[in-house]
Amino acid sequence: MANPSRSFDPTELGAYFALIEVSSLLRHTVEQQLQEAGGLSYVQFQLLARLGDSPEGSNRMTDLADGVVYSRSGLTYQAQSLEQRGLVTRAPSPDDERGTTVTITEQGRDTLAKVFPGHIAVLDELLFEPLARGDVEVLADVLGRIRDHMRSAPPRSAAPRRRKTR
Amino acid sequence: MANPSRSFDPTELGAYFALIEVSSLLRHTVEQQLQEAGGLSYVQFQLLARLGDSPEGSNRMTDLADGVVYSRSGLTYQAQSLEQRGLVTRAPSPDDERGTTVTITEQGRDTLAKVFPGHIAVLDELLFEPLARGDVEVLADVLGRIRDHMRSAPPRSAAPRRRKTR
DNA sequence: ACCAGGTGCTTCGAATCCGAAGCAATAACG
DNA sequence: CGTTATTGCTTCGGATTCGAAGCACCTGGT
Repeated sequence: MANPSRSFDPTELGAYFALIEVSSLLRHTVEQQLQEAGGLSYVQFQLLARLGDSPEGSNRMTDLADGVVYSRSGLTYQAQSLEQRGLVTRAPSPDDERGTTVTITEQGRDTLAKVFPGHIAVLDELLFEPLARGDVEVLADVLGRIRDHMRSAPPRSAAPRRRKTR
Repeated sequence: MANPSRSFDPTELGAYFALIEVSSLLRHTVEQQLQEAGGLSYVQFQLLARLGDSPEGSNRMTDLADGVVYSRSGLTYQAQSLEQRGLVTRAPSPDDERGTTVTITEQGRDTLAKVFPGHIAVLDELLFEPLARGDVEVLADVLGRIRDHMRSAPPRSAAPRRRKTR
């Protein structure tokens, strides 16, 4: 448990604020690019990208939701939207009847390919432009460690997981 | 202009993905904490925090919106909500009749004080726990540079700013 | 002083988002 | 096997979000 009376020094505050600001600004710009390049929201792009990267081109709903940090109901909404546009297909999982397997289509891959160059360009200009090679490495290392820590840490509410008291 | 045929190496991808993931996960957890500690959304907290930090305890709508990277209409919505709860007041700016000046109230400061310790605790556990002192410094430096770069870069669409053609 | 254009904010409508509740399939346990 | 959680997903309702359009004020050029 963290020290309750702890406070932050300017460096810590700076790191925190910069993190939030950078991700917000980046997300905002990326969203615009994706929208005009292929009519995709950021989440939709993330979903397609994940599917495109996976060896099978498919994933379960839950894994997708966890992967992009999204609510399940939100994912259902987006998956329906993508399905209607023909970018993915959905089918019950073979091994588990309740699971839904989402698979990227050829058209989905095309869309991905269409928006990708612009996506990279935005990242390059906005994120990497002011960084030296070493900065990128450090960033990947430190942020990677934070991510691993967050992913492994119990979601807080899961810690006590109080047994049904009644 | 960035090289259009450029691609990313694993380190760059890692830095990018980790950035997005970390900010998403962090935001999610913080949101929960703020919600149960004081019924605040993350944006609302950011707004109060900004007002609380400003010397006057007040700000123009536009500056607030830009500060937290939010749409103007969205800010109007949130400002109304905060006003109804008595956490801020709104009044036309003295020097410019069209401007609206938002000011934090005593009650707003109280709410801020109420949620702050928990907020810090979350950051401490989730963000800073796995980092050495040097990591924090590097993070603040690198992310800070990125932020400055993003803030100074023209919003892309503002570049041509095509004159009303008709 | 006028007026054309710019700026600051709000309103409006439609899209998106989440949590709670519901439903169906699976697992766990005797 | 039967009964009781648990898990995976969707549906539902309500809150939040944004961009476009609208309104009022302000500014620069004449």
